[in-house]
Amino acid sequence: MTVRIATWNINSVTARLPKLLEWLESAEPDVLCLQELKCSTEAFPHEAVKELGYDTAAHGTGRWNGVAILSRIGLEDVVRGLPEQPGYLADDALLADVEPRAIAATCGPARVWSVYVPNGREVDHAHYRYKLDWLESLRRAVVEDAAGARPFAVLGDFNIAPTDEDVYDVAAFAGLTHVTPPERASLGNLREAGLRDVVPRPLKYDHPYTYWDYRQLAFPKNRGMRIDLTYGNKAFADAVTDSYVDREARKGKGTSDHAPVVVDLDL
DNA sequence: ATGACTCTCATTGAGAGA
Repeated sequence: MTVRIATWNINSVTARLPKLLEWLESAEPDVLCLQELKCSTEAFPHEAVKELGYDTAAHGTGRWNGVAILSRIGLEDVVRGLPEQPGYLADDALLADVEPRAIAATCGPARVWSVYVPNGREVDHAHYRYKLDWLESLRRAVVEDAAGARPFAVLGDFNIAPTDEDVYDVAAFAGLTHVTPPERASLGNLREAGLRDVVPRPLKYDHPYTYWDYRQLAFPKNRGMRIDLTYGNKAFADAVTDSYVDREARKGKGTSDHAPVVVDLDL
């Protein structure tokens, strides 16, 4: 069967609901992984997407983070959070917060994770150590499925540009997160576990960027980054027939600062 | 040297994003 799986950091599903519904109707993905819902599980617009034929598994707590999987080809064995997922201990907090950044489900022939990897903020910030620890817990969570025969993929906002080619100007990122060797080594560990980077094609220009800052006309100047990734196992990657970044969804007012990434497969 | 833009929860600002 042909299956279309997509991932999109939507930067508030509440603010973006009209754009989301419009995009579901035009792109017609079978499965959509969402990140940065910025709403609680209860507040997710389940009914609105159900009218378009999608079941939803959401995992959110409110203002920050939040992930979901929408599917019109089945939604089984939902898991919220990574096993052994580390929490983030903020300066003014007494307890570490295990944030809603990962959700898994089986959708028809494939099992997928929708992930929103911590930003890291700055290299000397506690959030950066948290990011690396979080990525190690992700590796442990997926190592079995990565080596398995069932089509499997981790999709989402990894907040890492895999190579220097994946940022508009590597000099502009000197000393910053998203491009450091330890972050890239975490992606290397996922590849070593058997996952492959399914690189999409750009619909315009030379690089398949997926994120452009809202400021300073970054999108029209194409000052972007490829940080929304699809890491699939052999069965998944071998079944890919096409993949592209839908930059059309980044155009105009009221859009997310990320574009959806679409993956077509013959499973 | 700094801010830029957008979102949420708040209350005319803070915090986070990357």
